[in-house]
Amino acid sequence: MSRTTIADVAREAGVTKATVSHALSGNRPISDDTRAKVLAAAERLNWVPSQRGRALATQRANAVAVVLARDPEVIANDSFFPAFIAGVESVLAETETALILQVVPDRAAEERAYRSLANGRADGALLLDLRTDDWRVPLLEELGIPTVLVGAYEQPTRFSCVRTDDAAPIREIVQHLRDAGHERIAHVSGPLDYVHSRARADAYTDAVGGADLLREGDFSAASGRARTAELLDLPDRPTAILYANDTMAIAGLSYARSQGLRIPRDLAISGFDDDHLSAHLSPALTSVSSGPAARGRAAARLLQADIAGEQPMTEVVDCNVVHFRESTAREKSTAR
Amino acid sequence: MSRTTIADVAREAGVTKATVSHALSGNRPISDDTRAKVLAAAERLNWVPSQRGRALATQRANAVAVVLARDPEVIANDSFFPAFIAGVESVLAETETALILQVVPDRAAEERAYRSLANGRADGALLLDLRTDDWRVPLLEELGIPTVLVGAYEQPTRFSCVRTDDAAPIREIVQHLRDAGHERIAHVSGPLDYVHSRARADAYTDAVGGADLLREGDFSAASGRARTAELLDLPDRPTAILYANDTMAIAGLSYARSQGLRIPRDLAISGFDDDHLSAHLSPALTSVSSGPAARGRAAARLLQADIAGEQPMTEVVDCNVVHFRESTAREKSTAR
DNA sequence: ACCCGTCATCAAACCGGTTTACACTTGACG
DNA sequence: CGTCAAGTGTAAACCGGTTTGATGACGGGT
Repeated sequence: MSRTTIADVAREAGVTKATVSHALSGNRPISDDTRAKVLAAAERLNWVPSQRGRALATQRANAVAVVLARDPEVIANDSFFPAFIAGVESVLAETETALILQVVPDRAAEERAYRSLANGRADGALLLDLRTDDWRVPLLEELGIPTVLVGAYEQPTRFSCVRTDDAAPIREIVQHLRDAGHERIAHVSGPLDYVHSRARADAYTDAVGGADLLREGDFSAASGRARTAELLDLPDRPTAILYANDTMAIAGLSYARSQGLRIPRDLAISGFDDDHLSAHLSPALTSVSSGPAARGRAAARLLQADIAGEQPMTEVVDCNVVHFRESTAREKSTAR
Repeated sequence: MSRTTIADVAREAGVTKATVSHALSGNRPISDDTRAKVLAAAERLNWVPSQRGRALATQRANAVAVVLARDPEVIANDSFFPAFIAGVESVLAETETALILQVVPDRAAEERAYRSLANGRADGALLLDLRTDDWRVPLLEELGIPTVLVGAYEQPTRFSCVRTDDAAPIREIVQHLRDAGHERIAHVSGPLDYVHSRARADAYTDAVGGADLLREGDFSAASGRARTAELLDLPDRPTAILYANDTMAIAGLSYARSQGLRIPRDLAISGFDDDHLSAHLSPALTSVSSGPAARGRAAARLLQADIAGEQPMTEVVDCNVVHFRESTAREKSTAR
C-alpha cells in the first residue's frame, strides 16, 4: 500500500514534486546532490510511484493485451498458447510491462473488450487465431491501438506481423512419408478460415498434388476422431494422415487402433505443434515443434517497437522443426 | 481512441462534468430528462470513460493479477492452468475486470511483481502453487492487497481460500486398485513442498498405510520416467503406480512399456488432473478431473468479495471426479 | 407572506503523478 | 562591466475522471 505520495517525498527532501519527478526520470538535468537527497528521501519513505497517477499523466498503461475468443475447453487443449504467453512475458518483463489476458465468450464481448482496452487499459494488443479477412484488424486500426498480428495475414494492413513458414515442415513430412513408400497421404486440417490452418492445408495440397484427402477438423479430439473415421472408411483408404494439431492426431491414432490398424505399419500419423506428451506416447508421435516461445518473444518485441513509434514491420520467425518419431517410422518388415 | 473526455460530453449536454458523472454512476439523484440529455450526448460523441482517469479517482484498477513463477516449459506442461484461467475469466468478465498475468523467472522478480501490482496496477491477486509456509502470503498481507489462496493452506491467514478434497479421489483410486487385486501400489508425487502435492501424498500414505513406495517427482515427464524406473527396479516391484499428474503418468507408462510391461495387466497406472489427451491414449489413462474451471470461478468470486470488503472465507469446491479408464482396468484374463 | 426542507445542479477540490513556462544563479565573453 | 547562455529549481497547469459542499428553485406548512 503506497500511502506515501510524491508530495511526501518532495517535502522530506526539501524540494518540489517536479524536482522529485525529474530526479527519478532523468528528463531534466538535476544536480548530483539534489538527486542524492531525493533518492535518500524516497528510500527513507519507501516510496514507489503510483501506476495510476503515472498512467494518467503519461497516457500510457504500461500494459499490453491478448484477447482470446475461445471455448475454455479449446484453450485447455492448446499446447501452443501457454508457451507463447511465456515467450511474450519474457520480453515484457524487461520493461515492467504487464500482460492483460481476456477470454471472451462471443464476438460482441470481444469487441467490447477491445474497445475497453483501447480506452486506457492497454497500450497495444496481440492478435492470435487470425482469420482470413479478420474483422478485428480494421477494428483495431480504427481504435488506433498498436497491434501485432501473429500469423500470416494477407490483407493489407499497417500492423506488424510475425510469420512462420508452415509450408516447409509440411513439405518435409510429406517427403518423408513418400520416401517411406506412402502414396495416399491425407490431411486433417483446422478450421479453414484460420489463416494458419489454410496455409498448412495449402502447403499440403501443394505437396501431395491435390485435396482429395483433405478433411476439415476443428482442432478438437472429437473432430480428429470423426475425420479419421471418414478417411478410413474410404474404399481406397490413406496410409498416412497428417493432422493440424496433436490433439486430433492422437484422437485419430486412438481410433485407428481401435479399428485394428497398427501404427505406423498400417497407418502413419503426424501431428503438429508438438504437445508435451507427444514424445512420450507409444508410438511416439511425429510432430512439428513450432517454437511458440520464440514467436511470443518476437511478437512482444514488435509490439513494443510499434508502441515506441517505430515503423511496423513483418518478421519471419523460423523456428519450425519436425520431430520424426515412431508414428511415421518405416517399419522394418514392410520396407519397400 | 477516446479523444473525447467527460468535459466534451458535459459541454455537449449543456451541464457540468459532475452531472455527467452522476448521471452515469447514479451516485446522486438526477432528473430523468437531464439524464436523457447526458446519455444522448455521450452516445452522439461516442464517449467511453477513460480507465485511467477513473482508476486514479476511484483508487481502483479494476484488474486482478496472477503471478506465476515457473519455467515456461512447465507452464506448457500444465493442463490445469489454462482451464483455471478460463474459469477465472468467466467471472471477471461480468464486472469488466481485467486479468493481469505475469510470468517471472525467479523470486526477486516475483517479489517486484507483487509490489508493483499492489501499487495501483491490480486490486487483488490469486495465489497458485502454494507451498507450505509460503513467503508470498506474509508479503501480500503486508502489502495489504486482497488475495485468494488456491489450495489448502495450513498457516493462519486472513485471506480467502479455495480448497478441494484431494484425499477422496486418491482413496477412491487406491480402493479401486485394491479391488482389482493390487497390493503394491506406488505413488509418484509432485514436489512435496507444494501443499497440494503434500496433501495428495499424505492421502496416498494414509490409504496404503505407508510411504515405502512413495517417490517425489517434479511434474515433468523426465522425472516421471526416472521415478518409474526406480520403482520398477525394486526387487518387489509395484503392480500399480499412481502419479500426481498426467505428464508423469504417461512418461512412466511409456517407460514401463519399453521395458516389456503390458498396461494394465502387468502394471496399472493412474494420472491426475486429466489432461485433454488422456482419454484418447491407448490404453486410455485413468485420471482425476479436478474441475479447474470450477475452481477458477470460485477463486474469482472470493476475490471479488474480498475486494468489495466482505469477510474472507474458505470455500471447498468439490469437483474432483475420477475417470477410471483402461490403464487401471482389471484384465479379464487375470481377474481374481 | 414567510420559513423551511427537498431536490437537482454546479463549482471546485481531489486522486498522484508529469510536463511546461518561468525565475534565479553562475560563469564566460566581448 | 554589461549581457547572454547554460544550468537548476520552482510553480502551476494538466491528464480525466469522482466526490463534496454550496447554490438556487420549488413546493408545502402555518
